Amino acid sequence: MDKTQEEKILDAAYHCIAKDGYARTSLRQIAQEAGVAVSQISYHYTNKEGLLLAVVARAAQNYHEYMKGFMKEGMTPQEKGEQFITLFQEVLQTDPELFRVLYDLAGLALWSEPFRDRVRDVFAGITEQITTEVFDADVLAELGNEYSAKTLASMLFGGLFGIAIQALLEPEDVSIRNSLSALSVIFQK
Amino acid sequence: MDKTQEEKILDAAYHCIAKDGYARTSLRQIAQEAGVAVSQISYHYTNKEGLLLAVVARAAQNYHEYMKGFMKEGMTPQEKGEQFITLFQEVLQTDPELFRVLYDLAGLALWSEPFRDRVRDVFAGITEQITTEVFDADVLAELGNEYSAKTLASMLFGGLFGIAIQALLEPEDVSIRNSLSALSVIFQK
DNA sequence: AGTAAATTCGAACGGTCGTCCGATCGAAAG
DNA sequence: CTTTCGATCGGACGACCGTTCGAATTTACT
Repeated sequence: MDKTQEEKILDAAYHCIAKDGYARTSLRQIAQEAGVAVSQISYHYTNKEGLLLAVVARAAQNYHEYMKGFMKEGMTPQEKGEQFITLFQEVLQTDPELFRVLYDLAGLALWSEPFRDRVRDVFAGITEQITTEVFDADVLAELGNEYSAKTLASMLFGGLFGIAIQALLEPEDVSIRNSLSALSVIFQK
Repeated sequence: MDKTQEEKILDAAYHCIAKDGYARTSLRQIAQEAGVAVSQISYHYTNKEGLLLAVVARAAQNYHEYMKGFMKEGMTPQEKGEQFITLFQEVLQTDPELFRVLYDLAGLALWSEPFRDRVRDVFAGITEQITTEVFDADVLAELGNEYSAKTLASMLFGGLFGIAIQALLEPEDVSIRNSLSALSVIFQK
């Protein structure tokens, strides 16, 4: 337990948001969870917005670490695509908190300018990774060159995202979870 | 202007949420927008939660009226599928507020039990309509009977939903808007 | 050891929130 | 005309919010 207070606060903030959502999380909650005085948050992160922007960065980092562990060298683009879908399935079961935070922050971005930019970056990073690693020239040719790599990447990520929220709302419904696998029809035309 | 106060309050609530999001909308805002005393909200809707549940019903109703106007008699299932995608494109351009409300309420459902049930109903209603009208036996056979109608419906709706949020965050990006059209590959295998 | 800077704390502030309550209004019923 | 009752209002209440500030403590450097 040699975590600095700054880290303890960030961890607590992430955890509280995952549990209750951004709108229902107060600085006092975060401080208590971190075992720290409320004023420490302002000291280290200026204000609530500053802390939450740091949480966005943390969520993005968590996601990218999942990604690193999943994508192996030497996979074909199509295998990477399948793997991408599998990753979402895994995360949805083992760490649904991550997706909740992602959804919550994306929602926040709809209304708040400073968050919009950050969340955009996160989303852009994800789709760009799909664009370059999954939809290379060969795959695009197989699909008839009808759509650009970026378009297909947005479709894949959007599909994953949209199905994931349905799955969170209906955890018992297997046909929704199957939809995730079904998404692979995109590159099996 | 013969609207009853109850209607005025509901209209104002819907409008405020579409503008600022649920979390940033206060009863005083709604009351002012409706030209009504704050206490009237409790009188007609018991409390804030009661009012917001009514807003969910209103949003669902708005959506279904869009739907009624779009789906014509005598369309083939595949045409209905395409039409469904077109509807989302239209709404995203002409009435993005509706989608914002949908996203916001779905997010609320992640954290609040009473909302979860209502939002589930709305989502279930949408996917069920797709299930029965778009993915009939013929279409399923064309696609090789690999997935159930319900699975494919969740995928279509999820794809639309996930792409729509990206489009709202990146209004200038044409490749995202193209992703909506690209979704039709689902039933063009 | 002594001092200056960086941390940490608890208390307080002004503001906003959802809710509640008594008073008033207006129309229908006796 | 009086009574009754639902509708409407403005104000007040307690709780909680994010932020600020001065004092206490710890750390780092000479």
